[in-house]
Amino acid sequence: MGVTISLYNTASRTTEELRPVHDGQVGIYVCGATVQGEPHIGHLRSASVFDTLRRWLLYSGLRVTMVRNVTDIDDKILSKSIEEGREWFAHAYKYERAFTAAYDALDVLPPSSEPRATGHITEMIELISRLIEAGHAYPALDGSADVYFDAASWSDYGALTNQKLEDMELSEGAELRGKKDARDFALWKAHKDSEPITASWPSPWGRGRPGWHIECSAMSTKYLGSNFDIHGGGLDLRFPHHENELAQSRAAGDRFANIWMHSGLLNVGGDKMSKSLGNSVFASDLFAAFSPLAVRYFLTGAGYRSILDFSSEAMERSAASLERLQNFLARARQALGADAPALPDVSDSYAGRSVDVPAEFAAALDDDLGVPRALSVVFASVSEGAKLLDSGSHRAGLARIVAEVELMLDILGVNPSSAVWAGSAADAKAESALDSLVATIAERRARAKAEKDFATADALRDELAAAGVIIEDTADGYRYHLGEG
RNA sequence: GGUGGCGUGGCCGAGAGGCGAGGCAGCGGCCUGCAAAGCCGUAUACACGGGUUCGAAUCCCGUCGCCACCUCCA
Repeated sequence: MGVTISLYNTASRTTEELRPVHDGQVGIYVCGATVQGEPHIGHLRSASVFDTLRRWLLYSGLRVTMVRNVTDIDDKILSKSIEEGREWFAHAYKYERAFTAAYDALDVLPPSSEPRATGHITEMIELISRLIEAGHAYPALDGSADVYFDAASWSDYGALTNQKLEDMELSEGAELRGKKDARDFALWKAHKDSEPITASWPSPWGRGRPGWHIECSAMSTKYLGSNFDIHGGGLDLRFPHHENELAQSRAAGDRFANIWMHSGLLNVGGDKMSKSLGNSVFASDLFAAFSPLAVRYFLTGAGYRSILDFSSEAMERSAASLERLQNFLARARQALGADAPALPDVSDSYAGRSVDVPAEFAAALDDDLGVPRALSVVFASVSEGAKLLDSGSHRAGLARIVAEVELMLDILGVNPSSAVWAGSAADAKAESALDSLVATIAERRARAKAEKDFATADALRDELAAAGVIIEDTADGYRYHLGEG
């Protein structure tokens, strides 16, 4: 297969060619959410980035197994569930559903499997046992049921972030408790009396629950094998989470991930967004102000490794740019009528497509997912299409361009023509009702215009605008869209 | 102290030795009854100082500034 896709590997700090472990098939593990609270824009960015990667690999003819976990047990889930007054598992499930809803809203494809940490305690215990046997982990020195990874025993510790153990700055007042060294991290956490007994599981070391890092090592290798292609996540997971995953998995004898990909972080109005600063932009706020399509366009439009600065102005700017695409597609499909091409279908890996993507578009995505460059190809096609549209000729050429543009946009997860962005059945009813109301007024306006009664025509247009309906004249009639009410 | 990244026109944002990506905004024109949409045209851009080269935003050396990570985080 002649597919060459290069990706920036955080571990080697270079762009490497993707060489699948299994021919024609790619295994990807992406760190999903710790379901302790509402999804925010950062989670959405990570999800969109890896969804675009997945769609591109599918288009390229590869089979993709995408695993994205759900961390449904951890310190925060326990403490916040108490604050919010529900059982920890009900708390976790509530937010797991909120995440699923947000991913669905953005048309992020569901993962091939979505393992929960609590469903894989057995695998984690088994992995920890292997580490103890290999001499890279030890039960706590203070006699608790904690188990720690022995960082000093693994000479490659720090390989992912290129740091040396002795150069690492230790946080103030880090207590050792049962650890040999402050840099050792927990693989298994002993049950505490203050925590519900349901949040603990039996183990050879006593009742407890898994540490944060071990679950991803256990679940990724369970579903993808001991050596898999891509491990992804947000850049903030690079250290300690991914560093620790890599150390423990390698120490346990797994080759683990070949390429580590990290999506860039988001700033909010110039400041870094973080839990501690409390400036998170939540999915619910976003969707209240902007359409999911505009949100996704904003998130994918920038290079996946760049820092993306969120602000309402930035969102509006990107929405304006999206509008250009939407306008073209809407005009073109209207002009084409029954000759409009079928929509691209990712569920079939785009196998039934009638056109291919332009070579420059492919080259851009093949080169470390160069979405901004790929988008410039989309806009070039749109320009070309708009010219054909204006000239009114070359219907076949226009249809081909529409198919191409929609294919490209679908791969990027932002095809405005896709049915997923349309509303519910109730919305569809409201829409058809609005269609006929606007049609009635448009007819009166057309009559007024025919009689050169422009005052009346303009008044009707203003009336519609006041109701939030922007009407525009076209060569063969009119079209409308909803604007600022 | 250690590690990684960044500095491009009014704004956003690619590119990585030689035709000024693209988008948004602006300006001039075409189209339109007027608009809108669209089309055509429109820019002394690459933090600073040296160097290499026929040629540097791109490579090298230095300087300045900004940001992130070093056990909460997508």
